[in-house]
Amino acid sequence: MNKQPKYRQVADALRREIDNGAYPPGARLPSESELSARFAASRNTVRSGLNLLVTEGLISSSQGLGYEVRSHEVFKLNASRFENLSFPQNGDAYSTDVTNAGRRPHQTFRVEMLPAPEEIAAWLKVEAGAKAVLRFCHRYVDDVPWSTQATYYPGWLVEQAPRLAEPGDIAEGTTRYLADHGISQIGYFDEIATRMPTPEEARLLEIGAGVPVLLWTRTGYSDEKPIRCTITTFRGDLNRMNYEIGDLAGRNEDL
Amino acid sequence: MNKQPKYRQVADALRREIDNGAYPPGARLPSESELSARFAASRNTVRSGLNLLVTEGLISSSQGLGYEVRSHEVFKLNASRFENLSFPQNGDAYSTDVTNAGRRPHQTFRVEMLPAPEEIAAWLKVEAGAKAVLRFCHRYVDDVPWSTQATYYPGWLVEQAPRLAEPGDIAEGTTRYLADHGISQIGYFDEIATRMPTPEEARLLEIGAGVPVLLWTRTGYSDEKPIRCTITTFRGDLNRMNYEIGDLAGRNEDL
DNA sequence: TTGCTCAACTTGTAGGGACAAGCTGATGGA
DNA sequence: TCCATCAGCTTGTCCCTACAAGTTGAGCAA
Repeated sequence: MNKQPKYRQVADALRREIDNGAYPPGARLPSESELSARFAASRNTVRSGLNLLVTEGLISSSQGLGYEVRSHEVFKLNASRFENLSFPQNGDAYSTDVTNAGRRPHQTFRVEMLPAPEEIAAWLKVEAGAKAVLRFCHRYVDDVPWSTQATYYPGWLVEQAPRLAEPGDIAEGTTRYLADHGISQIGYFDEIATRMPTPEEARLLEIGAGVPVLLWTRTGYSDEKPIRCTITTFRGDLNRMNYEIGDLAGRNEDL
Repeated sequence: MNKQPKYRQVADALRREIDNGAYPPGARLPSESELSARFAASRNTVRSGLNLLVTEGLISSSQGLGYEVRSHEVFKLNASRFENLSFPQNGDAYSTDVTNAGRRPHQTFRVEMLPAPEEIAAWLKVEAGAKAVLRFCHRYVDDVPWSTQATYYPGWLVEQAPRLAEPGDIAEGTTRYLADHGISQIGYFDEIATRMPTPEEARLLEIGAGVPVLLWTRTGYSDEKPIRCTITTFRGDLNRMNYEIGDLAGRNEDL
């Protein structure tokens, strides 16, 4: 007998077969009862093994349908160029980027005024609980949930740029709107983290077990101080972030 | 009766109690049999609920000990400054960074010559399977596994910088060594991705279920072409990446 | 053809039991 | 005092059963 527990043997065998292409992305695995017969194990044991692969993000299951091998088509976001500092574009950067990639963007939108949560306050360098404006949106690519984005603006900024606190989109793009009101961003500070989604996030992004989220926190600075903090929550399986540092001058056009 | 299945109710109740501090990081949860009594559910049902929290990365379990609330003390790595392009430092950037953070670095090391895997070849812009040098290391912080790092150098570079292919550390740091041999890096292209660890990665980094890895692929360019590609695999729960874009001039010293 | 129902599949949920294996503290004996 | 042993706790593995719930396609009726 092997030393590995039986449910791990099941998972390892299936993982190997997925890796070497016996079950390509999109393919359906044999049913639990078939696997149960093949491995001479109870249905529960097979389920434990399959569950391992689900939490590894390799397969997903749905009631009535069976287990399916996950496929990934990743979207690469060039964070260095995402918002051009020198020439703020018209429209928002996300729609532009997605359209340029030949895919269809769609977003829903919400504006709130609320006290700044502790973490946000730290980024914006204001008191925790100070007044802040939250502009929140859900973003889809080809109708697949892609990311949620929450941008916080410090309360003092609203006096200079009142439309921030008004509901509804800012057609020319907030970066451009701010620039037109004398508030230009001269730099960003980005932080990237990953973790498993909360149930709320899993619901919004329609991800099951085994898919982590990628958290992108971008704090924009004007000449003097932070003027906004954007937290974007991506599906980790569909998104990658790119940064260029130093003088690359288009050496990566093909990527 | 609630519409939520019982094992989810168990998970939700415990998650709430963890979130509001009833079980602080490091605390032990009641045993399965206690929870089983409290929720009037079988041990199997309680285990399903606990397993959800494990895959969310909220708690971890060990045989004989029970379930423990995970704690996170994150290490932030400033990728924009990690390797200074203008003034290559002595020694490797990792040891310097960790020591500066008041923590103790430790690493093991390995050098290999091998055909470049497909993905690496694409980054290095060489033929897939072309000769490449792999310098691989495991890194620890305060004896906790922190990351694994694989750096690939294209074969043609070894003629100019033969020590790359020799086993053993390069004391002055490879960036400095390359610079001293007329190969200076003028820029980087970074890609950041996340996913669940393979069983191999989970073993090396000593992470259990519910902790994603953060993959950092950095391709370094000399004047002409890519000269190295470094893939770093971090524990996602302990690491964050920072980037500075534009003119921030030390506005984030405190972070 | 079209549309409905239903049987036969799938996984999901919930319970039961049994024993293995890891950890800890109490209880000894040396 | 020190150390080995062991009882009694913990979770890990594996089996069984039963029924609920989602999906699909065959087949019948209009």
